[in-house]
Amino acid sequence: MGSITVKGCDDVNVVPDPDDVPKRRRRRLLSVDAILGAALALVDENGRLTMTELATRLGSSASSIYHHLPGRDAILEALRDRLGQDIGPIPVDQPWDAGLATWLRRYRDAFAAHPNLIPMLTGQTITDPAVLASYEQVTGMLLRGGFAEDEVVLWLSVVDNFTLGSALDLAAPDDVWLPSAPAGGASPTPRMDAAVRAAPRGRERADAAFELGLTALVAGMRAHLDAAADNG
Amino acid sequence: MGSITVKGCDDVNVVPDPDDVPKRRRRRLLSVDAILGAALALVDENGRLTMTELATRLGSSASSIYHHLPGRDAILEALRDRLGQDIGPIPVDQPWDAGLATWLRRYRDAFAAHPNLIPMLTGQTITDPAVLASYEQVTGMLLRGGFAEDEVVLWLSVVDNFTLGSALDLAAPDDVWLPSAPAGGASPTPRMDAAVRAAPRGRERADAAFELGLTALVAGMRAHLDAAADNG
DNA sequence: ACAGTAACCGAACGTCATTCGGTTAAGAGT
DNA sequence: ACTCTTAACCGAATGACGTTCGGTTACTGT
Repeated sequence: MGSITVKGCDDVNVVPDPDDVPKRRRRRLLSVDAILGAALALVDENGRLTMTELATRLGSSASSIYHHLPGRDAILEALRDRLGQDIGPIPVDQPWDAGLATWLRRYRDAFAAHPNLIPMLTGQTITDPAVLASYEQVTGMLLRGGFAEDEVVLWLSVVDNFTLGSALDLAAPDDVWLPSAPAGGASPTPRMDAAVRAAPRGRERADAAFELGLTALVAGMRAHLDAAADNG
Repeated sequence: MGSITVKGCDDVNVVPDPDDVPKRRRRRLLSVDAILGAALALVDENGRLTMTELATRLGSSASSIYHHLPGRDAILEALRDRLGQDIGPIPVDQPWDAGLATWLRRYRDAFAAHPNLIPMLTGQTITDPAVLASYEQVTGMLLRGGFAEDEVVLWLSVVDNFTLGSALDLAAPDDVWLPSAPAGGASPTPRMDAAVRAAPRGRERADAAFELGLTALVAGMRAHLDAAADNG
């Protein structure tokens, strides 16, 4: 480690050291934890995060926040890492397919708890040690399952992309998947309209799709493994 | 159709009607097409889009743009739809699995041509008629392939999410998947470090992961189909 | 008691999208 | 050919935003 640096701020993820808190000088209203909590609440409620609103909710001035965190980006980074911590450790005593499925479900559940946050984090990668540790665990799990070492990262990318895409699905409006009202004339998409009407909607649709895709993906990985075993 | 309205602007996607263009009054520098072209070029180069820079590139004033498009969001919407049009029609004379794979590859290729644009479009849905038409085609393809009507939308969501996630992977920095320099002591993620070193990097990694995931997903869908056929 | 300084604030700054009032000139009607 | 309408354009202003700066408060260690 040590190769990944959080720009401009190295102590965003403070361990809650009990000796540390009372040491500080004049802790009246603000703290990193209070700021992050308020920021997350604000994102959950409004779907956006402005420093002014954040300060108002905290009962302080916007400029005061900068004495605890170096800026808005740092807040989002910290929230991203905090989200990653919610995933928790993965179960090590399962076969790779069951373990992977459990991990991905927890992964998505963590995102699903804060849908509005997801679009704000795209393009950023998780650097939190706890999250990296779970990546390490999954890597070991896949290796034990028989996946080739030079393919493990690719499979990690695959499930990562699928899960992130599925998480984004939670935040997106349902537009395309909502049944379109036939406006007098015949709809140009009759088969899709019928299919949409037959399927669940909203959160239910997103959840069902994730489960279906997860099962299919794992099944496909198993098939890939079997094919490699036959050839090698 | 008709249920989907582009907020505040109904004529972003003008059909290039030859009678329409010379009708207009005083077309000196700006046109919707010129604006969108410049905007896309700006996003490709800088990874961001500001009205001021856009105006500078067009040799006009920022306020002039508002006489052709109602705002920045409309520009992004139009770019999103334009991206969708690049996917093109899907091949109808193939079995569902091959056709689906072709469609998804084109889908991702369209995104891959403009990686910087992708994070700007998350959370928005494509409303372009040409894109909706291709959804209709894929729906028919899956139905012909034997998928249940009430599951087709779920599978569409699955492949959509996977492809969007894979596209986002193109824009994201490689941080996590880059080999971390062992900083003196032992790395906390030795197996992952080794796996990362054995795998391709950057664009190559993203491409390989997409292909691997696409194959696995289609294989999983095939397995799902077979299982349903055995049970029913 | 006093010095040092963490925590805080109000006021400013620069950047951004957007709006408004006014100007120019192409083209329609006569 | 003349005028009248109005699309196309512009500069300036507005408001929201993130961030910076200089100064003030009050806790803490001595």
